[in-house]
Amino acid sequence: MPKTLIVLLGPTGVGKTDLSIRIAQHFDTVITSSDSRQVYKEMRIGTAVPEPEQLSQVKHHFIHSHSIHDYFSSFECEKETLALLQNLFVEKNQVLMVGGSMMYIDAVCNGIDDIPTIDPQLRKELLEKYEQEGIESIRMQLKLLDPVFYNEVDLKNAKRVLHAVEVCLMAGKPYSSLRKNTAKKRDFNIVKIGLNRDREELYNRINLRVDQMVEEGLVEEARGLFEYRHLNSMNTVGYKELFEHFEGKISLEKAIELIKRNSRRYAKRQLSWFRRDDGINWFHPEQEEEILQLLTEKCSGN
RNA sequence: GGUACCAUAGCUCAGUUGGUAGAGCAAUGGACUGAAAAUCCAUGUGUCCCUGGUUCGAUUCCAGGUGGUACCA
Repeated sequence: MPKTLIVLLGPTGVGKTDLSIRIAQHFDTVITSSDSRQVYKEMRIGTAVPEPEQLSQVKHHFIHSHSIHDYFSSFECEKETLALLQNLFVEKNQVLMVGGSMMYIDAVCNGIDDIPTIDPQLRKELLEKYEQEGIESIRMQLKLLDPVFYNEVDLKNAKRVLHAVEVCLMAGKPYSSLRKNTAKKRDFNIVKIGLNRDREELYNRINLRVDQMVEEGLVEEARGLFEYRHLNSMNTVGYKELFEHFEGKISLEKAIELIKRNSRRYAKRQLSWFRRDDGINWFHPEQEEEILQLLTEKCSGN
């Protein structure tokens, strides 16, 4: 029996969680998450983690497994998920990965290039230089360190330019020389199921879900995390807008409106990324039978 | 029922002294390789309410109609 990683993906709010429980139960297996925010245990309401009941029905990995104070990136996701899968595949023939974080999914399925982890101090210093001297100064530095990447990178995207410089300084060689751009081989099969709905329907669900989050106490949860607002992990839709409100910059109503809008835009970006991947089998979340049928076929090795 | 005002993009509105129109917000498309729920780029989508009149030409002026708002009954 071949080992298969079933990947359930789709935009935020489309209905992945509910279906994931039933798929996992159908294959008598566990779930590993590829969600860049549900890993953090300090956030619950705004990240829409599965309900306690759902968590008790199926074993979940990488849900509330880390702290917002930890460094966690797509590399950690790849490394830790692969280690986990190695153990799980001893017993299980199928494992279900659920989540919408595009780069995390990609890291697990295809791997990412080996580059050094950036020293926080270096990152801080570069950021200060950027703030004091502007983007042009960072661009010139990149041009010297890595002219190849300088010609490829989106020079208007400061984050990308900064990161490239960081990597060059950290590695002692050009970032472009570390970029292999090849997918790593995995010793298990991968079947991707993409969930999608009519755009209007998706947006209505997103808007409604935000209202429900507020009713459940999102504002209070965010207030409790306000002091950590400068952490990268807190640069998260549903929290950053409320932080603005706590700082007196916008009204609560405006913050909620922005949470809805930013969630919609996030969903759009996810779809834009997923569209490029022609290995995804797309379904409406209600096509449960069809999904299970396809998975059964694929998992039996045909 | 009468009078006044209004009717332009998904929404709120601007504008054209008559030459078929533009802002904000919303939206749409795209990029993406260790911060990714991050970050960045691009894009105006329109029976200018309807019918007729004047005019070379009407979204603009005139008349009627329809719908809305306010006030008066």
